[in-house]
Amino acid sequence: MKIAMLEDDLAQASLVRTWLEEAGHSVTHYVLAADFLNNAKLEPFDLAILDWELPDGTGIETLQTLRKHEHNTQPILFATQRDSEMDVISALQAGADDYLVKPLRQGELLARIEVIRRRAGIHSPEEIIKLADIEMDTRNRVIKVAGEVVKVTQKDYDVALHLITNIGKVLSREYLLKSVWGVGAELNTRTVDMHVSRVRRSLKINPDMGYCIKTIYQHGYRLEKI
Amino acid sequence: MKIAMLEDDLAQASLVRTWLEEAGHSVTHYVLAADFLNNAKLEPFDLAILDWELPDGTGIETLQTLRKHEHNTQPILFATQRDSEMDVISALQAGADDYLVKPLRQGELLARIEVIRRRAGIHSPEEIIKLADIEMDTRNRVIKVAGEVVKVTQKDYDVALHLITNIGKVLSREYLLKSVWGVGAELNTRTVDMHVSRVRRSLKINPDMGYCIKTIYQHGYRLEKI
DNA sequence: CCTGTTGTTTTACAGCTTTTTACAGTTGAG
DNA sequence: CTCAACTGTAAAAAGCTGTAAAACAACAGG
Repeated sequence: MKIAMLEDDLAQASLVRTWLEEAGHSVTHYVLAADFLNNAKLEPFDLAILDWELPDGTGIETLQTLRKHEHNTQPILFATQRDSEMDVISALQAGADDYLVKPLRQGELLARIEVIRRRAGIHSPEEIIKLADIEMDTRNRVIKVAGEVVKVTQKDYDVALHLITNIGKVLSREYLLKSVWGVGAELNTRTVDMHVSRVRRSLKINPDMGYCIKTIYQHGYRLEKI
Repeated sequence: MKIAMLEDDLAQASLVRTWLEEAGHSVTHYVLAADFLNNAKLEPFDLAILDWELPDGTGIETLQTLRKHEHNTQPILFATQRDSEMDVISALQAGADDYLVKPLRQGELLARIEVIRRRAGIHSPEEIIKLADIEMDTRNRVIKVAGEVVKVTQKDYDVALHLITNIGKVLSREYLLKSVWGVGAELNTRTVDMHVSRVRRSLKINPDMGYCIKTIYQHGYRLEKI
């Protein structure tokens, strides 16, 4: 799972990173809330672990900012020293999915992350991803819709894959450019829109089949269940 | 929410039942795991709270039996005295969604139940906000007036939502700019007025329907009952 | 070299959404 | 009452998106 960690204690961060990476997760570590919020657009994560106290704000503020915009609903886990009931309640009410009091226990942390993954329906990379009547064979880079092989070009395939493996998450044009095209994001182009448009058409993604690719004005796209 | 509670300490059970019912949940209490498992089929629940030690088995065994059937994926919350890391891990791995150590704290319990509800997608009754003949479906971001869906843009929707969830409170232009538009509040613009104006018109908010958006000279707006 | 093929990007433009402008009308301190 | 500051809203302008079609690029065979 791609995990974003916002933590200003470097020793702590490095320890937790080791735990997570041993468990097969990939970790991006931020010290500043501002960095985290900015990068969230470029580098979507499956789960964020937030500390309470940060050099430039609190975890709760960060969470609220994140949730405020464009239905950002990724799972959030709080990990902090603060253990008063009021703190726990505020964090959970603000939208956190779990709350752990430091010192963290390795096994419990991993188990709770596993619970979040289970509930969020994030699957470990599979050979064949299915969504309604769409099947993506990731080994052969072939897509079938309703059993029929659909001819898609490489770029179209990559765009579709990113969307389909990030159901419910907003993917900014910037992010898509960077991860499909690979380079510095030149935002003055309509290329991404073009490919999303073709993916919609060739995979027949429309409200009738239970999913749709929503456009998030001024940001990007999100594949979501209706 | 319909909650099943499996707990052999009667005093504890009665206390927790009070808390939950105060919060608007309905509670069915079982002392025996066997009773719980039998009745689970007859009386579906949205969430089960399990104790570890039971007269006729353990909570984990109960959970495993329940989950054995593929379709039983209801959320489970463990509440027990046992606080060793191994116990937490076993319960979570067996399929529990959260694990609380007794003594329970009322607010935290309720907040964690709320989190489970949020994630399980069990609609809380407040998902749809009604005001006179206006209905705001916050899940789908759709507004109906007198039963008819009204087309509103994102920003208009956000402005309307802030007003409607703050009936009787003055919302300054600064506040609206910050919470709808997100950041640096540039007050030298008529944007907010513009959107409020459109909200008034498209939601047909006028004295005839019992509410109005009052302008607070030099400050902002307030949605109020007449 | 040409020349069609195929995949990709840019252009173009119609249709939305959002912001700014313009100006008539309103408010309230003095 | 007067006037400067403020507000409502229509209308213009600016900005963003969907998609068809044209342009471009890479490449295999003549």
